[in-house]
Amino acid sequence: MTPRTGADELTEQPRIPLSRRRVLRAAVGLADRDGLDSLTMRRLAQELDVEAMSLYHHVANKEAVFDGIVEVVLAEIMDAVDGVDAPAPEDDWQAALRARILAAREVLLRHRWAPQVLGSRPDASPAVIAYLDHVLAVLRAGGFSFDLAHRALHVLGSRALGFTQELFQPDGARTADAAAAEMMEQMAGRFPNIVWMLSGALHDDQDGTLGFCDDQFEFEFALDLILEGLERRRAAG
Amino acid sequence: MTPRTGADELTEQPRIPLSRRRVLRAAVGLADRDGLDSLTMRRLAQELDVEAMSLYHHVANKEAVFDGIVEVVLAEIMDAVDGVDAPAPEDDWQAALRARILAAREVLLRHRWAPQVLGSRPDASPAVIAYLDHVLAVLRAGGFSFDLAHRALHVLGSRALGFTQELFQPDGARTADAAAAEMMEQMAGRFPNIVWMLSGALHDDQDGTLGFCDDQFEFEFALDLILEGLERRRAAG
DNA sequence: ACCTGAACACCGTTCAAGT
DNA sequence: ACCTGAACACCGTTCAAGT
Repeated sequence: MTPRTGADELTEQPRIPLSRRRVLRAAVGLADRDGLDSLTMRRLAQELDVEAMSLYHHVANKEAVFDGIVEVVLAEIMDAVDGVDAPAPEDDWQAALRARILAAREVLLRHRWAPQVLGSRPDASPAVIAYLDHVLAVLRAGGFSFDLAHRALHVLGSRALGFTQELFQPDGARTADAAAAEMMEQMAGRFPNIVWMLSGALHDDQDGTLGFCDDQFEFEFALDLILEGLERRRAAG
Repeated sequence: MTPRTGADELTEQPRIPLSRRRVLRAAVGLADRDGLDSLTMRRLAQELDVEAMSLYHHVANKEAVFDGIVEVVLAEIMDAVDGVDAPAPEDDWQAALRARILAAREVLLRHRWAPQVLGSRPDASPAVIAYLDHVLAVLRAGGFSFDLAHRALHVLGSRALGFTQELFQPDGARTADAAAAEMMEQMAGRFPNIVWMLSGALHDDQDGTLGFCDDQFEFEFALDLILEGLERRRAAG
């Protein structure tokens, strides 16, 4: 993409010096493109046209790289959330929070590895704290007590950032269709209730796409259910 | 614990032969005791008094070990759930499901690494499918349509098995107290809403233990909120 | 059939040396 | 100050060889 030979070569331009910022941006790019397992110190260095050991002048170790890329993603989320178009929290905290969470979700969908890395951090990063502070501001403006606001954060859990932990993650290769069909075949006798549920989905299917597990739909359904439950408890005082 | 020298030695007793079962039980034990990062093929072999390469006669590779220990934990959960004391699903699906999920949670609390491994499996294991089938049976008996039952599984997500993805996991070493105190100090100005929330918790604190983030309490609060929301949608038809 | 030793291709990281 | 090469202590895994 960016050929290193050409007219510029004549000027004997020195390489852009490495920096923490460059290292982290390359790490995010590598994880986006090739997945988290491909993010090794050696491959990261290769990405930057440098030896692996040079990285250690800008990040303490690999854990610091993970901390760093979480920071980068959270910064993107904060940007997205700041620019969101939604009612003022004082007027409609549910709509305000809903819009913010869905904006955060859009960012995370661009960095599929982020949930896993986030979950593996033992300590709360300042960036996460800052985001939670932002969420709390909405709840507070909406009239939550500190108790209920605290519990709301726990109820939302990772959903506050726009993702949820599913019990398994059907990947792109095997679609929900294939998984469903396979189950129907193999497990008809063993898992009668799964079959019941899937047969319902097949029956409802209008356009032949087996619109099963529309992640966005499921996410919003769950989010709305939770926001509604929180509002009921808020209103009950 | 089981000394290999002694009277028995004279009988020249042959070692218990390796088996998939023994390998997986040792893997669970190792992960329980030393954490998931300590679960390497070489250390696992050491645990079994065997060379690392011998393991490959009983498991295909390390991924298969992860799949296997998930199976083991799910089997424990199925046992716990089967023995649960709760109303019949036909009479009170909420109480029936609540009791089962809390039983599953107790098992997971003995295997702290399980959520992480579960989340990393790309395909649904038969054991997870079997558990979900069990959950669906309860919902079905409770009068759910297949649509709503399907959505209920998504809303519950990992909570169906008794765990939730938090945005960070304060470890045992640094207690919630310490983390809270630290925040109050360092971040008073930057995160006003966090401070607001924490000051509330401090104020409410009666017995001086700063009863903040009681995981069990938070879990049940969230679970009840969700079950209630699902019941409302079920009743609405 | 079941286990092993040596080897291979990778890791993250340290350290002394280069410019 | 910043980068590097060689080295160390680990990984998962293969393969030919042992019993």
